[in-house]
Amino acid sequence: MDDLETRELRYFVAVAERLHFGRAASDLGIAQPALSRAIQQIEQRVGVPLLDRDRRGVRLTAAGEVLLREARTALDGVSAAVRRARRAGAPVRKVVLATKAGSSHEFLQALLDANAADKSAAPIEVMLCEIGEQQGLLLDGSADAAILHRPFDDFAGIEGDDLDTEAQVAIVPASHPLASRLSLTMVEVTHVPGLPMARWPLVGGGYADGPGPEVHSQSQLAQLVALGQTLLVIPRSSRAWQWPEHVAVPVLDAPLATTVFGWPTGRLTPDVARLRATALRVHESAALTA
Amino acid sequence: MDDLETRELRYFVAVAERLHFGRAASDLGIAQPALSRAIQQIEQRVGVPLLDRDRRGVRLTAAGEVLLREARTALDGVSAAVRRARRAGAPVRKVVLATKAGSSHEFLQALLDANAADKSAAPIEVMLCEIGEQQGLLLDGSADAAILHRPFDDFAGIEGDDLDTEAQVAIVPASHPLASRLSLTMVEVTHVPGLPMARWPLVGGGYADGPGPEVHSQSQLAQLVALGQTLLVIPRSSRAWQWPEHVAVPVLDAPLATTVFGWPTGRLTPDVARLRATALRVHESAALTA
DNA sequence: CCCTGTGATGCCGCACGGGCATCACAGACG
DNA sequence: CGTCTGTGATGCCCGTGCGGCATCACAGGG
Repeated sequence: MDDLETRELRYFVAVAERLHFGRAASDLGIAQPALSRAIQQIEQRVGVPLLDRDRRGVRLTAAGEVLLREARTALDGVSAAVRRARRAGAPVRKVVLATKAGSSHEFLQALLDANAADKSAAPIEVMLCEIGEQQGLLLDGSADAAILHRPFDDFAGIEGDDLDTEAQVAIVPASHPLASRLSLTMVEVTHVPGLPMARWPLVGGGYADGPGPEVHSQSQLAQLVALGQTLLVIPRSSRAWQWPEHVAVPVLDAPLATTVFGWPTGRLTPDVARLRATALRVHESAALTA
Repeated sequence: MDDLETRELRYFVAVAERLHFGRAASDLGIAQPALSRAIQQIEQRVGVPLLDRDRRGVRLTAAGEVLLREARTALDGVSAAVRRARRAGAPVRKVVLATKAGSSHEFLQALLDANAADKSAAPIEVMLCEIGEQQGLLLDGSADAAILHRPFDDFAGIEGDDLDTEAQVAIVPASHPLASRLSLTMVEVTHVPGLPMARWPLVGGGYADGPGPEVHSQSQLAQLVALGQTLLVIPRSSRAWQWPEHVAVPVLDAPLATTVFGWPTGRLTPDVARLRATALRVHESAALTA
């Protein structure tokens, strides 16, 4: 079927995001008339109108909404294809492992050690990520594998093995009354007057509704807790980054958190498969020790 | 990052599949020199060699192998984007539901009736598929939703709800001694002298190794069973298409088969969501009746 | 040694992507 | 009510780059 060129997809996305031909054109580095014509050609090729231009404004049609979303992911797919090929052809063999800074620290340490001991395995390059970044990095070909956490991360387009399952703790400011408790429940934690739970970016970039502060980095989060502004519930093993001003209190009825070794669906390359085996082995031996 | 154009991806895939510039060029409808140069430009843009041309043959490099696989899926993504946009802009509102011909017949009937009764729901267009086709149709934007079956279908890139779970039966030729049995076990079924289980296409288009005949359509399969050439194990509800020459025998220890209402990951459009709700409702009421 | 089959190069034309100038039209404003 | 401003569409032209044709370079095979 007559596809669109990636150039055309980029043009459409630019216009659809800005709803303004002139600004889109200048951002794209071309002149506005060229862009106007390009969009007309796209609409003709697709066969349905994508934009409503009544004077003083451009709006997306239903088809345009769909194409905007689809085009973004299609473009990501193309970028991912090129990036993966580039990486596959790179002279140095390595596996890029995306991990959340501070999470599953002991496991990561053991995994790195075990991988280093395996002389025939590819060296690991650890990529420290902020909250919610990992999925994108896997999908766009920047990373080969990741240490993820259920139910926190988005696993769409990712497959993997469940490793450890662990209880969760609430991280509360040391100055708060809750800090002296030996254990908590979800109900207690989610309805603390003056101490709303922080919200992090959803899939798609927005934030859920709610009273808590919007954060996107772990350091932000750590500081907000230390300042007595928020509290959060995280897996026990993620405590590595806690400050002196933080106190961790077990939350008895919180859903169990699972550490997952994941890779992009259908992209279990030999090197990643080897690392996966190492991860499973490390997890096994850790379970035996415990 | 400087992506490749879809035209370039198509060119590369053509060459990589045929490992022959001349034939690829003529299949693409362009002349060979143009293709040679296009590939050179692609290699330069990607930055790594993709093809080994020693005289008397073209071979893929490791990076080329990766790009071939990735480019195929990226191109599918672009086609899917356009197809979905086109469908979203179509004047008639409808949901394309991909089902395996003959499977889950009663449920499908009930679902269609329930949807027809829901005046504000989009009409359903049923798309009858052969074995293993549904995943592709969902992913490439040709279908909006599907009735799938675990553990038969490939669910990569698809999310959905489990509906019914049911036992499986062996379909054996009426003339075969096994046909007189009241029940069977997997061990008995998988090692029948002269009656190997049929094999259907795997995810990549090939077939698993084994003695059984290779089939890709249900009618083939039905006929082969009737001819006494093969036997198969399928969910009980898929019996609708059985012939007089078939006999269904319960397989006691076969894994349970699950009927799934699925849609492409992240593409739960309002109309599909509505149909999903209907499917869940139909399943509920069927469970109550049973 | 020539012929055949292969991909690479040289050269050239033309279509199309893109730039500039301008138009057409709707609000905002004095 | 006229003018100005901001918007996308059109007219027109140009240059680049895609692709065609002819040819080369090279390896096997008879």
